[in-house]
Amino acid sequence: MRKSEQAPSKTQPRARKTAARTTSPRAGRGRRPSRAEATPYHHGALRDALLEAAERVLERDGLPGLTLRAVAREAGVSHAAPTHHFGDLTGLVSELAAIGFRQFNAAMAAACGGELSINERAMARAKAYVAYAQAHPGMYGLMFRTERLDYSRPSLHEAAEASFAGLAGAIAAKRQETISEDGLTLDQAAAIARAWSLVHGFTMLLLDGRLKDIVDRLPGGGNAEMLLDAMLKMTVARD
Amino acid sequence: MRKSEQAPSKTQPRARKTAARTTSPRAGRGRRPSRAEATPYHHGALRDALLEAAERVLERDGLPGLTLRAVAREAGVSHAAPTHHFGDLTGLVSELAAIGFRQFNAAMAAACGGELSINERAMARAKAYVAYAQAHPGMYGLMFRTERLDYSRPSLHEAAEASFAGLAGAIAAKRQETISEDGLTLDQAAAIARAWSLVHGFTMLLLDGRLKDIVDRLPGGGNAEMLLDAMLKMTVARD
DNA sequence: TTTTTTATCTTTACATCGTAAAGATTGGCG
DNA sequence: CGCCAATCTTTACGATGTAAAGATAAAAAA
Repeated sequence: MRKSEQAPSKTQPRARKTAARTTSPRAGRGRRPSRAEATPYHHGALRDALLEAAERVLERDGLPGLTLRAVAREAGVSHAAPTHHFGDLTGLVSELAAIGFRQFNAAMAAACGGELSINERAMARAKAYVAYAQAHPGMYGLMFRTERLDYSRPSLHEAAEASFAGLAGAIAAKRQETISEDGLTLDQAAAIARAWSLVHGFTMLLLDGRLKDIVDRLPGGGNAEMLLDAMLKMTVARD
Repeated sequence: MRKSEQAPSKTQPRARKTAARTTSPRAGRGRRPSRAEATPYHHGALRDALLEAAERVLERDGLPGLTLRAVAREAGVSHAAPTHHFGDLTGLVSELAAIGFRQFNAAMAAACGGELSINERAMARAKAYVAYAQAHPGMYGLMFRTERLDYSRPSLHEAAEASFAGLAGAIAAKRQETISEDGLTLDQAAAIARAWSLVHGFTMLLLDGRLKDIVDRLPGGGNAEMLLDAMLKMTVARD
């Protein structure tokens, strides 16, 4: 093992590896280390552990820090272990993005759950959208700014589809219409595209820090929430 | 030189390197190859050539293909040549993004140049925004979805600032207001954020193919331009 | 229970990338 | 002419993704 491949500063050094194995792989065979602290060769639930590790790495180190090897280090396994469960980086990233979409959908569903008027519901949904992205910028970036997503994976496809369906349904409810299966009105389509573009664009610009100039010049030292609220009121309250 | 470092399939193989230099760097010293086809050791305008090569690579291979070494290959120089001119990848990418912002600003300025009404001007500007991104998806992605941009570089800072100023000015003109130096109305800020979010969000979703479902379900097989037009008319024409 | 198979994880290896450092070349200035 | 500084190349190193082969343990089969 190269020195450079060791974990940078793990608090819990791995007590694996049948005691100082040299180039001969059979040294010390059969000596099972006392079962208590030993990390078993077979993890048991490595797939989920890798996904959780990946989310930690992502939110800690950002998108460029989310590498296969970093995730493996975080999970305490060899750098090639993720390959078996996800194939390649695209696979891992896509599965993590699917989890993100499910969290995201749940957050929005929870936000517009109470007894709210139609307009309040739309506002709440939009605010939940931005709030999720602010709370999980890494995840949102993974979901919406990564070229390395494979939407042919069923889990990701379904989760992203559900997200879109939720949006379209919310718009339809607000317009007090029903969405036909086989087509959209130009007006419906434009309304959906407008709502999504507005909220997604605001979120992206906000996460990229590009609204900072605007927020800083707000009267009375406003914040992004104020800006979002004003922007939404401009739009939501009247169609 | 490692074999793996050679250009994959250049149509114009480099006739450099004083004829079959071996490990001894002084072989054939002084023999200057006939001045016609020889690539001079000193390029003369390598900085600009690298930027042009980078734009070609970006639009051909996308953001993940835009590497220092790929740019150097495209320009026909050694892989470390860009370092001297740009420091690192961030430097190259930031300078290229600055060029992108200038192109982008020029495209929008040209689009709203004729004698147009105020609303027509806003529409034209928005459409030029999206059209630039569609014509140069790589460049737009570089400008708006790269973490690796250094806005402390004067060229990039100025170009991006000009872009924002153009947007804010257009909004102010449309609202028939003037923008004060030291602050914005909440309403002004919201109008600027709204316009930018709407167009930027639409562009991002469009480039990511996320509007495909909507466009495909448009009546009469519409396209993205129709959708954009309808969306803008919903918004621009009445405030 | 014992043996075999299979899934899981590790090790090794390699091409690529960014970047640093040292060497080579050339234009310019004294 | 000789030196210097700018420019470009070569070499080198650590990191990454991924393939391939080996090791281990769980599961299945006998």
